[in-house]
Amino acid sequence: MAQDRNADAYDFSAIEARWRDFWSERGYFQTDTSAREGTYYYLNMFPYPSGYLHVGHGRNYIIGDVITRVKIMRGLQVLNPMGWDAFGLPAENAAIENETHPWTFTKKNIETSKEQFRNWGVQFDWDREVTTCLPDYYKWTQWLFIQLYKNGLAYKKKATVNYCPTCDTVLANEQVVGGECERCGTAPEPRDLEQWFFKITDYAQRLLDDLDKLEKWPDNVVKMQENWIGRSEGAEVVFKTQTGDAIPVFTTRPDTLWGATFMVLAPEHPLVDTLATEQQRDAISSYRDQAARASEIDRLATDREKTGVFTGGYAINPASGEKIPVWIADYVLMAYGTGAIMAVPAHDERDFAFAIKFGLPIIPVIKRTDGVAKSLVFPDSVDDNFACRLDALHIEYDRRPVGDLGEGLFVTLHGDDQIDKYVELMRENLSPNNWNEIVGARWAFVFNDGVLELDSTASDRKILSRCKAIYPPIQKNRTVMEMLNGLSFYQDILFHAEYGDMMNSGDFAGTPGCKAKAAVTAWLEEQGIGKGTINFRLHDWLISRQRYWGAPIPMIHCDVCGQVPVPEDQLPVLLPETKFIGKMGLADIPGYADTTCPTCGGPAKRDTDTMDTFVDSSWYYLRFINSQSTDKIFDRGDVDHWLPVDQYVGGVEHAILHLLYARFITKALHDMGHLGFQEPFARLFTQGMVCHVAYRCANHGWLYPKDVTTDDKTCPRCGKALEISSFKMSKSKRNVVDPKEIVDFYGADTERLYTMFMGPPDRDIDWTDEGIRGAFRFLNRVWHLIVPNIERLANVGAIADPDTLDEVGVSLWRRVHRTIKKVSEDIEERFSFNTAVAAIMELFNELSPYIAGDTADAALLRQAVDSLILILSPFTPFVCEELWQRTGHEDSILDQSWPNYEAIALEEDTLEIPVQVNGKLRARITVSAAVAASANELKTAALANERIQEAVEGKQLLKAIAIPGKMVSLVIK
RNA sequence: GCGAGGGUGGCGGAAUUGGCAGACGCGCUAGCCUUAGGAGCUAGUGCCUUCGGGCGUGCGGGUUCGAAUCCCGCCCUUCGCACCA
Repeated sequence: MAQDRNADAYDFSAIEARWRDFWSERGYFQTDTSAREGTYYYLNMFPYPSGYLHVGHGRNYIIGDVITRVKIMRGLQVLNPMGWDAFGLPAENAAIENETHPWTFTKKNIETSKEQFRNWGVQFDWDREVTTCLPDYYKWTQWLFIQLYKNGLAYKKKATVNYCPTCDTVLANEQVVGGECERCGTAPEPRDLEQWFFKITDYAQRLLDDLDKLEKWPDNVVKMQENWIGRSEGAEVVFKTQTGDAIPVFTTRPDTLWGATFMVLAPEHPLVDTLATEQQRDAISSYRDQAARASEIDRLATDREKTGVFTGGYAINPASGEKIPVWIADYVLMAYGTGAIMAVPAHDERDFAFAIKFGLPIIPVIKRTDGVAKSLVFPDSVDDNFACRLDALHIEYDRRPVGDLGEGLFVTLHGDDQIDKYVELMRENLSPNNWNEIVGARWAFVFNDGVLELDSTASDRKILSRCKAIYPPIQKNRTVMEMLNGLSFYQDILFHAEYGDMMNSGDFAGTPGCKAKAAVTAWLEEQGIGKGTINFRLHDWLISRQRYWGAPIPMIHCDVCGQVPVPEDQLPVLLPETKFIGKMGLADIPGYADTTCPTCGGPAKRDTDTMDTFVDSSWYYLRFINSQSTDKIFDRGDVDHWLPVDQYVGGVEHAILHLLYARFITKALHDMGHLGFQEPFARLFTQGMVCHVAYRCANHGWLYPKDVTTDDKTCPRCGKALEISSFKMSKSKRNVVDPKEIVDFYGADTERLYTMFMGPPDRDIDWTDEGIRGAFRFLNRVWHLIVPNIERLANVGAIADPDTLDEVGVSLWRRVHRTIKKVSEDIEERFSFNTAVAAIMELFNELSPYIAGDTADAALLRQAVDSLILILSPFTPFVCEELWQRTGHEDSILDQSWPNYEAIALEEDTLEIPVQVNGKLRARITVSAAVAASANELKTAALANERIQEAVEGKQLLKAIAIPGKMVSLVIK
């Protein structure tokens, strides 16, 4: 270090070593949770101890440390705890690889991460540390399970679940992301297994409703949860098969019931076997096999062509009484609704596509709301004067060729009146042996002997056969709609999903769109064939896992007594010790399952599943309040005071899983009487990811940036040009920045400052090596500004008197107060750390020449320097403590109050007011505050300005607008 | 396809309520200092310019004295959901 040669150098490593343990030794971050006044609970999402944290992780914790330090200076009793989400597969897999115990691996990682926090200067109340894989924690995870079980919120059932063959365990719905296991990317396969579930669906409505209360959550997270819960309002309608079985369906459009011309069941629907006719059996079973094999990915591809098979069976449409065919198709999901749908092809895009493909009838039952209809007049179907007659009626049409048949008229009609006139005209003009159709707002087929409406499957058949007789090339078409769909002119008008007036629906015809849904629902209930229902996309939470490294499910299975929870005084059910030589679950460990029944004392078996790690993290924020408590999970009085968490911060990747589960568990505990609140996190902030440049060679894969040495970025091994892109830091892409390198090279303060200054914290951002040098230089400048001037600061009061200051002094004095205000608001209210740092830099930029000048006021100097150190200290605590001490203070900065600003200093006595002429900036005038406050005086001042007079001279002043304190705008001609 | 963000200099970004676009930083240019530093200091830096000024916040319209900001229509981009009946 330069220390020996230059005593004034910014020797960050010596400074950081001096203060590294100071704060924890003095206990500034230890919290008394029995406190009831002025408390503040700040929480970062606790990490999985993966081995080391990179600078991207640092963003999360540095934000927390900055806020915590400000709140401590505000005099609040602050709780900022940390723990480890320590169960889970990576530790187990690492243990297998090294033939060690997962805890050995986890423990080492925890120690490493703690050291990283220490080096960053990021402080926590370590006395409250929780580690989810330790018995004193998972005892309470098991206790929570038993409470849920006793309240009917945990149950076991056989279900088709997503099983990941790579991870050798089942996955929750939420853990299947885009049809892949969120951890390893393997496509899960469906398996029928007995599994434990938490009944989160009981809380679906409340989880949705209470989102409204979360005003201080980011909108996108609220939206994501809303979509995930997926509430839809509709009706359940019971269809009967010909054999008498009931098939309930869920629909959001009961008003379209009359248009249900077929049904579709999910391939795995239990009634398929009953419905299937002998000749369809082979086709059905091969389709079912194919559907079961198809990966989720294939099945979810939206633009995939519809597939399906007729069961051979029929059901009765309870509204129209028509016999309708029942099909199976994989676009109907067993997991949603009832696993069966009524298909209304005229008003649902998917059903329409399916009906067209398989030739099923399509009957419109809801009127278009725009009144638009189309009609294609075929060549020679009318005489040459027809177009003139259309003109006379002001009907819109285009003349275009129809295939190679000659020119046709492509007519577009608007409104019933015009349609009526057109139909009349067509009846009078249609040449013999022709027909003409009107589609859209009307479904009419004009023949030489009359008009047929497409209003039922019977009329569909009748119209089609007449058309075929007239025009044989359409022989292959199975329905009228299929025929019309062959003409591209009609394709955009054949189906619509709007709410419109009902038609072709018996007595309900004419019911207006706005009342249709309610009217039909009421009728269904009257008839006893259906009822209004609400359906949720959210499923119950599958929590069973078949691996070792998780909290054992504390249940016992007794042949005599059935399922029995482990008595609470026997918790925890400990994980058995074992050797890790391959993938295993508790079921594979000899002797683990053998136990006695707590009820009858007979031989019994323990449940061998462990819990999803999201159970561990669904309640940890409660445990921090009384983490040492051995006789209860937490103290209700303390928890009710400290929660909801005042500020929760973490990655947006947890927007659904963790945050939804935590909300559910909080509500469940509330309902059981353990908590006095229903939402765990009052205010949420999701920070963006830190990305870094990643280099990829087509031949040699990902390269470390340090190995890319050539200016033109070529592969060091083959010289090929590299692909350069930016990704979230990850080991596999070799673009991780190790905080140790930064701390060793520039110091932790520099890393902290740069991390906060990079950009808005909620956005993804690139880490750049140039950017960090700027932060380092700033700290150097601060150091070199203050240290040589320490003597000038000694023995001076720190309150400047503005009356004794010169012009530059007053300006600096104002700047100090303005900066304090901005930095406070930016940190505490706006979460805008980058602009807070920028404001501090601006203060520095004004302070710097003031110190250099020889007219500086000593008290102002002292006040400015003190303020600068104090407001900078949350960002760069090490160097600020050092400077604070060197400038003659004895206490720690954390003993100081966060500085207040004086309102009087924010009132400028002169203002610079911009003057616009015709919207263009033409001058800036300097006026007193009094003038600026008066619109009239401001106008006068503006017009008196030389440059403005030049601009206005000889012109007519039409308008003069003065906004006091802001600007003047003149309009001239 | 649906939903939510975002698009501003060479780069990251600022503009908090419709009121001076580009704060702050990086990079770059020129110079100074010398205990030759991972430093420090000074000046400049949106584009064009005939040096008057003109243009400029993805594109095209609109409202307004005044628009990065509000409205309408597009384009691009990131993220989430996605055959959800």
